[in-house]
Amino acid sequence: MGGSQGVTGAGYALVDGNNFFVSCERVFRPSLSGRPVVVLSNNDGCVVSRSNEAKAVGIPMGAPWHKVRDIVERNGVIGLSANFELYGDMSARLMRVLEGFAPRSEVYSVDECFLDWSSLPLAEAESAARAMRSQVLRLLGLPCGVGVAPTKTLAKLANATAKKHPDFTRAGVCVLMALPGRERESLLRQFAAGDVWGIGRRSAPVLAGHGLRTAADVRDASRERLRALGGVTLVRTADELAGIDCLASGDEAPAPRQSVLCSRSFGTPAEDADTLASAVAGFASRAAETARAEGMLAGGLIVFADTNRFREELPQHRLSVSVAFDEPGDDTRAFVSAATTAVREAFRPGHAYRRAGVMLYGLTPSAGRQLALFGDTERAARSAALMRALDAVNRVPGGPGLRVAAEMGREKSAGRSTRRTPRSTTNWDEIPVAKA
DNA sequence: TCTGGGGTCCTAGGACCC
DNA sequence: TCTGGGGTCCTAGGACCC
Repeated sequence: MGGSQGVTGAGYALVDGNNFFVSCERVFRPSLSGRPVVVLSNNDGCVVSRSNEAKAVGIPMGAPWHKVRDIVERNGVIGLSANFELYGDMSARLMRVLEGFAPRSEVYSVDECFLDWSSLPLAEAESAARAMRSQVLRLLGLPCGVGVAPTKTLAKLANATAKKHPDFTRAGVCVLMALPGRERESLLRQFAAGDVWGIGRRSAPVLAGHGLRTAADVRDASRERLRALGGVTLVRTADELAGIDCLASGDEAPAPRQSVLCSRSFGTPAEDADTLASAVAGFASRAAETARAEGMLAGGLIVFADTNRFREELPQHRLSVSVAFDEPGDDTRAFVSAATTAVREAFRPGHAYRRAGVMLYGLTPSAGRQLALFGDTERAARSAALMRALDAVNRVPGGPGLRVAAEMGREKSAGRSTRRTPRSTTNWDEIPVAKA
């Protein structure tokens, strides 16, 4: 995408949904608007999305729900269990609308998308961004912010400015290069280094210790110094802040993913091998579905399980076993068998496991399937047919859902989700009803 | 009682080789 | 007492992102 000659056009537009999960909830429950609302992670564990009102009463991002009880009660904060099916569907709709505003787009996360505006004249960027923003609001009911700049890192900075800086929040748009030079410089001098995309909470204090406190400080620091402090990544970030496009995606297809991870924490800890194994069977099964849906074979898997590290008085164990397959595959039964066998062997009695997962690695496209020496073609064909049938059954919305037997009993470790809203856009039984 | 889930990339250090 | 040097590959762990 984009090209390094971003100087000719507007560059990149970064569109980002405001308080995305909360905004999705508000689309279907307008009564939530104007009120402090948060969305919780799986298991109703942490705060993962906050309305502006929730931010205003002091609920930190990522805060454990049980630790903000008093703020919640004092301010009537509404906590909702995550409804990822709804957010995923709204995200897909959002991306479809945004695609119409650029020759190329790159979905960066569930609520973010980079648009290639390198051929859009800078003078037209502001009005284009405003038009796009109101279109999204009109079609989907989702508010978003738009940052436009010559590099992705600067577009992120512009986007943050559009959302937070009082001069920009009304429009929700910030076109960095359309600002007078002095104003732009002042923005970069006010922008905390730790808020720059790519500079995290670990590095920010280190940089501050060396006098690098703002985006402008990092941009102007000597590259040798930055290299020593934060490696090539930090040098790249500084170059990006200076307007050098180092993160262009190019025209090639996006890199294929390298791993598939499926993990959860449990509502009730698993204290016996059977419970843990049935949960792990479920994760292996989900991971296999994802791999097949993307046409990938896995070369191996890692199964892991952890005790609750916050309970220091309890015995701790971080279980992790890697299993390499004889040949790359995508058969649910093979994954489940490998994962459950491994976890049973590594399980330590007397430990309460609170979270577990399965990660597939060594992914290769199934189109280039290679059988191991002495591989059994007939068996492979039967496996493929069975998996196709399994996926077909499980694709039926509201269908029975076909599971391998090893998953039996996994409800025992299911997470809590007591505040979930209806899956309004993806489930016939939960579709909103309008009354006239 | 109660602390998310799913990814990527980089680096340092060890193993191994000549 | 002395105990190469340079290259590659792999892995674990850290840092970052949303």
